[in-house]
Amino acid sequence: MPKKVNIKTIASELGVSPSTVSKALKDSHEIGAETRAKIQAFAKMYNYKPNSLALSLRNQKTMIIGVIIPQITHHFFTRVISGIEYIANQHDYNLMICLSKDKYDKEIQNIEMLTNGRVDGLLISAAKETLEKGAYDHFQRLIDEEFPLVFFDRVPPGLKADKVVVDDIAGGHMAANFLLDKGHKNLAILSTPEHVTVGLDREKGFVKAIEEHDMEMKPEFKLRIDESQDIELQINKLFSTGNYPDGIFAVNEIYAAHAMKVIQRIGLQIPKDVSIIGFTDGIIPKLTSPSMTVIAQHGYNMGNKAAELVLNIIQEDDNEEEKIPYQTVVIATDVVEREST
Amino acid sequence: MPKKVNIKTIASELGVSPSTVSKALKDSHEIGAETRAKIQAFAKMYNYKPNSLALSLRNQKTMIIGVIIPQITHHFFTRVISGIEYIANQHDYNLMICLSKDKYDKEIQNIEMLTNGRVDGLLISAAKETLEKGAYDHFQRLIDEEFPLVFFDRVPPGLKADKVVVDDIAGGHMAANFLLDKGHKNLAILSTPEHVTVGLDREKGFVKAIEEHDMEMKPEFKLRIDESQDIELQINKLFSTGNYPDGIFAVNEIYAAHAMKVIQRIGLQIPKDVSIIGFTDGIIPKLTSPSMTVIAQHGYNMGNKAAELVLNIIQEDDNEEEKIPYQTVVIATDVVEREST
DNA sequence: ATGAAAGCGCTAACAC
DNA sequence: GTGTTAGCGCTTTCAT
Repeated sequence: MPKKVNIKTIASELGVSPSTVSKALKDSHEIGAETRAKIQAFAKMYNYKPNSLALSLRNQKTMIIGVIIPQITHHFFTRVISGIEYIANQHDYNLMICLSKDKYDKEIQNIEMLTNGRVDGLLISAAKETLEKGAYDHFQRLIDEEFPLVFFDRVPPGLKADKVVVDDIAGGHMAANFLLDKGHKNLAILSTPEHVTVGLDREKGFVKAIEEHDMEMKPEFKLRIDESQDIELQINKLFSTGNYPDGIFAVNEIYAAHAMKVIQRIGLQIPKDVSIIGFTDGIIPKLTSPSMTVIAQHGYNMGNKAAELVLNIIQEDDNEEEKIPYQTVVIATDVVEREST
Repeated sequence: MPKKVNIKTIASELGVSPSTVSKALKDSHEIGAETRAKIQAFAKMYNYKPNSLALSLRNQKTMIIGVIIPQITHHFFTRVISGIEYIANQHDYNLMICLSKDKYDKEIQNIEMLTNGRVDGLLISAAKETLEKGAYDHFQRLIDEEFPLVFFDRVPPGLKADKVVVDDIAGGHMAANFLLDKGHKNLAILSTPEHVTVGLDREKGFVKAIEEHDMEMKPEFKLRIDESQDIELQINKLFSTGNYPDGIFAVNEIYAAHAMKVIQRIGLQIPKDVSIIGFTDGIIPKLTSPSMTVIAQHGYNMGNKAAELVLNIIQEDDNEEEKIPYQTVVIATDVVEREST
């Protein structure tokens, strides 16, 4: 790269001192109009850009928010990121996004690297592996340090911290009620392995609603999908006997879409024979045929809230205001009815 | 936040000098074993982490690669990012991802903010608006500065720079040949507005292959989708007369999925009456029923290549090696056959 | 074996 | 109106 101009080079080129240049570039009235114009012209000509690293070091402020998510290929998280970005940009903040790939070690590594002065605050959605292990020391350390931190979506249970969550239990509850109200009596759920709390909560709410109707779900209709195996084969089991469910709730859009494929392959009609409802914020539900009824997650809102929260915390720190106690923001879900029910 | 420990505080706590601490923390043999141990123990106890900002400033190296993409909700770009991340991490690099939201101004803003010393190199996929305008001054400026820079996927035509592209023409060509080989004679294409070069190239290749077979495509079968309007309504036109296409190529997975919906709603069978082939790297093709045959884009590979390229350039700069002339890496596409053809 | 000093790029308090 | 200085946190010669 050719030499980059900085304040010092400008200063020596123009025979003034660095501080004069610095002030002139900020249009300070301390500097004479002439010198100011000269310096600004020179700076523009040589495409001078202040070094953000130096600025951040000086101001003890990076104007960057770190975000750690498990997977970027999950559409939900990209919605959240868009939501975070929107709020952050409004406050002149930028994002530094890191992927934990659902690995504990990678998550720790990301945290280390982001909290070494690179960012002013951190938004974290925990890695699957971390939640399985229940190992939250790395989080607790940040909390002890009072590092501005907000968890979202995949939140470690039991940690005293700021959080933004989807009301997964209410969402599952809503899904069951919706199907029951449609007159379905034989409900099934496609859920996730036990340690993934979001799936589990959706399952909890679903089961609770059924019980509230004094009904029950057949044990074999509660399917916890193992993603390391063929998903459609597992779903097939629901239809291995004549007595198959007439309403299925899938805790995400992938399972729901696979269920639709299985059902159609068997020759059954959606929603005539079986209704399907998913849980998601993605584009897939609009693209399936028939289009899919879902419990909407509103990831974008979640991103908004999480960003607002962390920015508040950062600002408190700046102004040495009194610390607001930890809060948990709950993002409401709602039903988006389409053709699959 | 409570006081953060830094080298200076450690030094004064332990009654040694900052430079001693610095060396001890790097296990330098200049420092006596005893002092070394003492300092390291203290650092660990107080969870000392070196400030990356200061390090970057000192070393003139941030170990960060900037990435500017138009949209994070496009699955293709998330695949590319995963690919970039993988290579970057192998070289101890991290990413700073920015979204241009397909806006020219936002893109400029992102570039400004990333090239102010925050990153060692930059990977850019151009915003739609930038390509429409054909305004590439902001790119040219970076090239003139010899800032380590690689364009990927949406590459500004005519710019002398390093690039990684999908062979869109070959992909379109492949799609047509595939359909023709299956015996289809009446082909249609769902394409994008003119300024989106990737769509246009796919269209070019598609048309060329048809011509090579001494056939031609009906003008009304070349549909350029306007995304501000209802997509399915536009696709419907293909089926407004009895003479509808028997093979459809969609330049992305969204159009393809919508086409499938339209066809099934009309009551036609896929692939019996109409075959569909998409162009994508996403998850959707596996979830549609029937599953979708596609030309695979290999976004992950593209990310790998782009990261490798920019890291090479950074390294050259470091070692003041001779500059390798600009290169263009082409990522091959291939057909993934599923049930829609 | 340890420390002092300079400097990465920038700014702000304080001279002059 | 302009310049000097010190310092953000760190490293690395070069003393001692």
